Amino acid sequence: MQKGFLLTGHFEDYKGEHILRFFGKSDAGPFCLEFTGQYPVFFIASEESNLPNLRGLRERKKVNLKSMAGLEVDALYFSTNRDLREAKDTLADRGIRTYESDVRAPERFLMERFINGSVEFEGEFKSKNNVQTYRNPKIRPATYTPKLDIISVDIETSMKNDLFSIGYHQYGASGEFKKVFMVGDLRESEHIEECDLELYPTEKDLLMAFDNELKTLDPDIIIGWHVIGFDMSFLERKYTQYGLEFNWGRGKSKTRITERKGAGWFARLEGRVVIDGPPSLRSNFYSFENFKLDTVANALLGDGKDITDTGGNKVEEIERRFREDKKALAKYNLLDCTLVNRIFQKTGLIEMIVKRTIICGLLMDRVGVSTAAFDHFFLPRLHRKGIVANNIPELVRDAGAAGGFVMEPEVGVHDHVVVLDFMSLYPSIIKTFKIDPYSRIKNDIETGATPSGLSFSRTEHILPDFIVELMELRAQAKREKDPYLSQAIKILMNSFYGVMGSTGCRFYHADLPTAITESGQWVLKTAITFFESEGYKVIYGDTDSVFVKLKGTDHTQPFDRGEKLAAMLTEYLSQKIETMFEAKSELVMEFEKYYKKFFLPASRGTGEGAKKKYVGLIFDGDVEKLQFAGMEYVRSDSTKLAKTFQFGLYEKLFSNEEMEDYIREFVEELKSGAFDKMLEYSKRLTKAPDEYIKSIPPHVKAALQLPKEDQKNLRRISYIITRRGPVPIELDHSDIDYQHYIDKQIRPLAEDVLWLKEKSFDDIITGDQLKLF
DNA sequence: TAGATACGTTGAACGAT
DNA sequence: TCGTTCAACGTAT
Repeated sequence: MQKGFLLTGHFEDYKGEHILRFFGKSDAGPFCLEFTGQYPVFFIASEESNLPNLRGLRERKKVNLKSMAGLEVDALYFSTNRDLREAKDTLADRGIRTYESDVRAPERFLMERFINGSVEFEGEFKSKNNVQTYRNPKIRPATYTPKLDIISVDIETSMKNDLFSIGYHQYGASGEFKKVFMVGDLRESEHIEECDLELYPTEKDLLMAFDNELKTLDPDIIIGWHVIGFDMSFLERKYTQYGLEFNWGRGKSKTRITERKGAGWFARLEGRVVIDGPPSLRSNFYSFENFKLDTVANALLGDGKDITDTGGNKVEEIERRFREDKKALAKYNLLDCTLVNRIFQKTGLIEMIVKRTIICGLLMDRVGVSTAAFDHFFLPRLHRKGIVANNIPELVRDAGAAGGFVMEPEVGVHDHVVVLDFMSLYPSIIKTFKIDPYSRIKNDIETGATPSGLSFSRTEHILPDFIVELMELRAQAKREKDPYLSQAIKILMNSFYGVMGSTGCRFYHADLPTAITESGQWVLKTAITFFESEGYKVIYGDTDSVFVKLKGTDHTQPFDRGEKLAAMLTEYLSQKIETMFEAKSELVMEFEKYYKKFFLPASRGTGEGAKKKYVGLIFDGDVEKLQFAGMEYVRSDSTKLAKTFQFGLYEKLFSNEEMEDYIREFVEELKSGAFDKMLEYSKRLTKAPDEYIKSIPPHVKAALQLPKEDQKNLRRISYIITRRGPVPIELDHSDIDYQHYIDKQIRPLAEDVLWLKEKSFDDIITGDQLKLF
């Protein structure tokens, strides 16, 4: 049998026939698996007898299945997807409920066969456009990691609507290739050092040449920077303008680009996956100051572009190079392609996404859709227990479930604090109390209670066993030093709680998230009570962590003590859960870190302790380092001024150095203009500036001053507070409002610690003014 | 083409004076 | 003018 990895899945209603099609890559090259006779299906209650005439209904079949609520159901099979959709709507209009009528056919095909990307297949094939196409092959899950070809694509354009060039840099299984296609006079055909520059007399010639090249290179993955929303969208318009068919896929379908408000850009093509840098980095939990290519390249590679100037100058320089120095433009074009490649290689994004497919079962373009990932493993297992699921509910939401418990912090400076936390708290709770949609409906069998009194079956369940499997696999991945696999498993496990608490999940029921979080609250409170009964002071805790103050001579061996405390709690909890709930505890507390010095600030509003904010002097046995949580220092919307000031302030505090002079001098320097380069605020715009109706915050005021065309698609704004108010960084802002920065970016941070010394900010600053007179 | 809740801070907006 | 409420954003877990 041939092993391979699936890249994309599709369906087609062709001449009244439903065809499933999967494109993938094997050691023998690209392949396509076509399946006919896989009729789209959903379920309705068996008691529904008077059905209207449904076009394309092939069969109503008695099946030995029930709904979640216990109703017997029949399966309805349709000739085509279109027939199914029409029937679903007709029935909905008549108030007849359907089950699983929103499960996509290609995904159903894969999940019911337990296929997670990797497959083995066997059958006759024909070669179509270099793709080995199988008709109804035998197929089954396998273990296989694909060797992929990845092409990074970038275009350069004029300020208007002219295409200057398309550059690409491909790497991977078939080798490395790069080239720039540029519009230009054939007579000036040139050669630049590292790559070929090819000139074409017209945009149309260029497009045709690139299209041809793409099909020869035949990459599996297309990557870039805003590659769908910008490059591909632009090229799609150009293809259309010149009457060329825009199809970058391996099949016969046109490539489709769509923008979904709030969700971003999507490209649908057969046999190739498009992965855009910024959204993929985001969904894999990378965070940067912003997602400009230059910023990310600098942060990850310590390396940037050769035209860095933002705004108008950049475009002008590109136009200049196009006119005067095509070699230089080609070099710039190619550098962008290469940078994107290096970012993808450095972060292992592609490997990561492949591993996520292998773990969650969704194909590469969908790995981030957690609700779909839940369906992929849960639905087929539920079917094998004789139950079909509901559709995703339209929009019903009762009061939301409570979340984690956050302890009232003990305000002030503390010495010798260890942080202990639960390893994967929510997955462990699911395992311990057997919480999942199936155990909830079966809670009359071997009933077990959670700490807050909700009932679940202790023997009839699906998710807990899957978590056991995943945890073992993760331990193995760690042993075998496979960080991407380990990370992929962690992401999936951590998504379960959120998914079950989301109305976008077909298995949503308020009891599920409630059982999990209320158990979590009980667990954390039990831990706090335990440490206090042992004579330890717990100064803070949040959801799954406790901050415990060491006592006596503990601090001479803080790490041993931390480990010991964690082990004691794990053991205590195990016994407690056994006696109180007759369950085997899966909860494990771990020693996380040790702070030599630790500070919990008061809330600036109420003066009570401020939750989710702290500063500590962490010590790992080797080096000491300041660590901030929740404070200005870690906030992307505070100025560099505030961050610098705050860092210095806590250095002083923890080393017991005098800080009045520091504060006074900092303010003086600010007023002198020495910090003028650190006064920039930066904030996200969640909608277009003119769409803010209920209130116009400062960052929006700034944004509104920009030219209309610059306001469009503005996602983030940088601004300075002047005596005229907020002003965008791009506009003149020389009349800086220093008093604003003293009052809003220095004073509150200073006051966070000054009360400890019974000093006031005003006294310190006024003292300074007295000196002046 | 939708994983969750808890929380702090700022400044605009609003209503009462 | 003053006190209160609330939109907006970013963060912790």
